[in-house]
Amino acid sequence: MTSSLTACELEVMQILWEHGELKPAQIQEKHPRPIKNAALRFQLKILLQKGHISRRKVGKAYYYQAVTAKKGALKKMARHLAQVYCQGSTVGLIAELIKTEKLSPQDLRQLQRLAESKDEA
Amino acid sequence: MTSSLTACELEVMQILWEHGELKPAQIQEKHPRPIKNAALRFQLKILLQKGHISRRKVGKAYYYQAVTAKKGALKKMARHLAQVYCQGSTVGLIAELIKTEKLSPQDLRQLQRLAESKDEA
DNA sequence: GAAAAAGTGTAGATTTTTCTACATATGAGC
DNA sequence: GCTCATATGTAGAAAAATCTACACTTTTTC
Repeated sequence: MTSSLTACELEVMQILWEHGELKPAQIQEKHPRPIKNAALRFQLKILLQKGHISRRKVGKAYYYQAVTAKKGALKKMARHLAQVYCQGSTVGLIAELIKTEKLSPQDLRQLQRLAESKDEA
Repeated sequence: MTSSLTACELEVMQILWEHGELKPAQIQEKHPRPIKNAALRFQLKILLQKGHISRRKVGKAYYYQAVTAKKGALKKMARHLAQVYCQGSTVGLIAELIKTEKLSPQDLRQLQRLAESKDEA
């Protein structure tokens, strides 16, 4: 199913994406807000159930790591955004962002080159 | 506060963004899933409280319309996405989308021109 | 091998979100 | 001014998400 991530779950996923394989106490330390060990472990349990992470036993502790890739999650979110705000058009979404976000000339040139090189491929 | 939108609230906002000013029964009809009148009205109540919509009385009914602009909401969501997936870099987010999304040559050229014209401005 | 340290499991409690049911109000038409 | 269809208001239930507290297990260390 790998259903979508809630805000709290995302906090945990971000840590795992950045740091790889960790045990609960380590995730707890890096957590953006103070969270009790058991509360964090509840999030891990849910993420396991949803299939977003996996764990393996090392010594007496379980180590957790992301299964759902960061890029995949981004892609999914972007699709959702396009659905809601641009009638499902991805290119519409990208265009809208280019139009409305503050971008430096360097940024714009970078994007130009990127589109160019991908067009040629 | 204008705090962020839940999935259910977003369903309602989408309808109001598309159709302008409507009364509950009309929103109910256009709702993507079957929803009871009172349940829908509860969503409207929350959206009012959060300041995302306003209402005015016409005859005996209230008509609701979006206060929070669609583009503003998109911007906010995009910022959030950039925060989570690209260390807060908007241009990083756009680049990632161009790289990973399937885009036709026409799409790519359109984006190129867009970046170009914005660069010149 | 007993005690301390570090870890796990899990049963409720709380909070937030969402829905249901029903009582009450209002405007149109006769 | 009644009546009926259409609205609204609201109390409380249900469901989902999150947290707390505490008991139990496994290493490690002395």
